[in-house]
Amino acid sequence: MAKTTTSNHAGTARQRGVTMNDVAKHAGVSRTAVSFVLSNRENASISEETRTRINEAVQALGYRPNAGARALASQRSDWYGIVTEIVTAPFAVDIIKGAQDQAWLDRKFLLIAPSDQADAVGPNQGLEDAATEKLLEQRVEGLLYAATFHRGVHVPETAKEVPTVLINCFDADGKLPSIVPDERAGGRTAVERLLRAGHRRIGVINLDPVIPAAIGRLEGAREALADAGLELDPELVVPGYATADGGYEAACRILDRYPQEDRPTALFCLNDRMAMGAYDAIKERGLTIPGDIAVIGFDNQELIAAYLRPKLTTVALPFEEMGALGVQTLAALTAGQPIIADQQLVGCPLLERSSV
Amino acid sequence: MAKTTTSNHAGTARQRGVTMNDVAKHAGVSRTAVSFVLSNRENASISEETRTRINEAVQALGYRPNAGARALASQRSDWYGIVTEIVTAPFAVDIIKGAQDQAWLDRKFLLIAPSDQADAVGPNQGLEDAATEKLLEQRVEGLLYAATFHRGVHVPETAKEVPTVLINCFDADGKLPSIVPDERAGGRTAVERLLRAGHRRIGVINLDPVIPAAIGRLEGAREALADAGLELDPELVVPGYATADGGYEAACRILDRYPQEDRPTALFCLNDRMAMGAYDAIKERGLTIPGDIAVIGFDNQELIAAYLRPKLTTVALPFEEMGALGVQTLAALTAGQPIIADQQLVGCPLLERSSV
DNA sequence: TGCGCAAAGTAACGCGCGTTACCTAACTGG
DNA sequence: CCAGTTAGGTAACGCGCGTTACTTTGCGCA
Repeated sequence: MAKTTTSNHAGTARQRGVTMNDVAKHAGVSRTAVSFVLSNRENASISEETRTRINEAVQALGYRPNAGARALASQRSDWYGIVTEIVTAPFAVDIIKGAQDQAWLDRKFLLIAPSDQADAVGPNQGLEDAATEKLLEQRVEGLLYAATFHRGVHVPETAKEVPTVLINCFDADGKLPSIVPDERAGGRTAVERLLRAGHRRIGVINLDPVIPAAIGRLEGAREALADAGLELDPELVVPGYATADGGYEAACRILDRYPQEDRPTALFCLNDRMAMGAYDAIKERGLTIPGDIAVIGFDNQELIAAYLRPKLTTVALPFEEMGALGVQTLAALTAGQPIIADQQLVGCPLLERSSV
Repeated sequence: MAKTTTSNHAGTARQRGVTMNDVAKHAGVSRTAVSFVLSNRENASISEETRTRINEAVQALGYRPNAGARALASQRSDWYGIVTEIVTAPFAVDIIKGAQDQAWLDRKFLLIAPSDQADAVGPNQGLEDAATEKLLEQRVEGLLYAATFHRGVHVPETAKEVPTVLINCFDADGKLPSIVPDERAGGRTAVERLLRAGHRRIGVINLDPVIPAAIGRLEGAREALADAGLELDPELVVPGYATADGGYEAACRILDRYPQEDRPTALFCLNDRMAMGAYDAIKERGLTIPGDIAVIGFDNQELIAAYLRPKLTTVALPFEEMGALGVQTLAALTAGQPIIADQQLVGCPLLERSSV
């Protein structure tokens, strides 16, 4: 009897790599045959019998394909790369989750590379470039760039050698496709919710007014008010640092400025952290939420929104959807399909909880 | 003149893959020579002149090594795999950050694969197994398993084909090395901090008493009290759901149970979310933090601890360090070094803010 | 002059696999 | 009985690179 196992090392089997050749010998066929059945080739003529014999050999030997070798031969790595500062500033991890889930569905692997807190402009992109370079060395079929907050970015030149999609950010100079939240519609949603609850005098706690999030959300708020025949009173829009303390101070200012009858009955906080501070300001004054003052946030940061008391009604940033859509767009691009749109907007759904 | 660029496609250069051969021809040397200078081989005899000529060719052609081919030839992938549910439940992303940073330093690449919310026991490990399998197909040199909260887990059998380290969890059956937080020392730290501030009557808001976190932290608290000649009054230990609401209710119970003079002057909340609820209970009763009641948390969930008002003093879970240490341990294992310890404890540092 | 030896470099094999030719035997139809 | 077809396979090349063994050239020195 011929030895059926062909482990090249004398000792323990499977010490190092069972190859397709081993499987072939074990099954008494050629390596080509094995390759055919493993890749489920359509017009390959392999009898049902040998097919099962091969499969049994695979089982028996515990064969596991070598993805690297396969990629080399087939010229398809089945990898996408995503470079992101999210690892270092985990505000928007859900982008990665969405992207990874979608990639898994498409039988792609997502290679995650860290980009250091990229100040979008400065020449401090060294690490980001290195990450991109590393990803390209792995022969990724496409690249994703994801930011923790909606803004313009510059992507390294080298990235353009391969299809590229931006998530939660947009290309400040070139013409790369991007996926961003529909801030304007989100702002409208928030204010419409307050209007629906009967509020007419609405205070707004604003972010840094130059960032896309602030611009869009405020614009949406204005539209919603206009639809109701109202105007946004500039006096009621107070800026604050994007923190709980910032929200607290801004809320104090707005609450203390008016006599009770003129006081806004609702606060639209442009992010949840500020809403957290606003809660304190409100409670401190003996007012109740939402009885005396309704509060609506933005971002849906679970850790905050779901744990504030009362739980915060807020408009969610669709991170997961953006991640998934990014991968889908990338798939379309790598397949040679034309770009769907230069910039795809993703809706920001309202999350009803108990603060309105 | 011979054409110097050897792009195999007529049109645009660098369309698909500049190979080492192209570089070699461009520089007028053999591919072997190129390989030698690129890998900085020690005892290779390449004249300084040809060396620079080769480097120039690399630049000129924009050559980028093919990591896959290199891995195939050298039998070293330079990859570690990490399978984790953190992507889906991003509580402990910092583990990934720590691991990735360390991997980057070691010139390794971290392949992140999602594991679905693994109920540690149940047979619902389908996806986790699939993830492991995928990683092994990529020929990772080692595996990491990371959990969102400290607990026992079962890792798939196949994982044992390659060095494996557990992070923030431990092997429930086998003997895999693991990295976990030193909960006991952390609990001690927290209570010692309260004692140092003069508190003698300390309430504890407990987690589910069977999980490692609760057991360890409580044990540490007991030790700290014992050192001060005190005992942990079982009446002062109230359990709660691990949420803000749970913390609120538990705090209410503990605060309302005693007349003012018997009331605890400090609360040790076993996690920050519960501390968040406790804040509300305290403020609601017109008490101040830390004036009337000091609060100390555990976990250091940035979004909560850093944004509560007053900011929460808490004991940090050393996620980043655990991630880094995991990679270091893995490096040691793959290098054939013996395991340092079956289970490595990582200290939980105190983060002083303003609630004590 | 001739020998030895270091310097400088190259040919060629193999890593594990996809893929394209090609080959053989059995079966069909006329 | 023979050409043509099809089922069932196989040999062999190439993917891009690491690596070993081997070759060639120059040069010091007896």
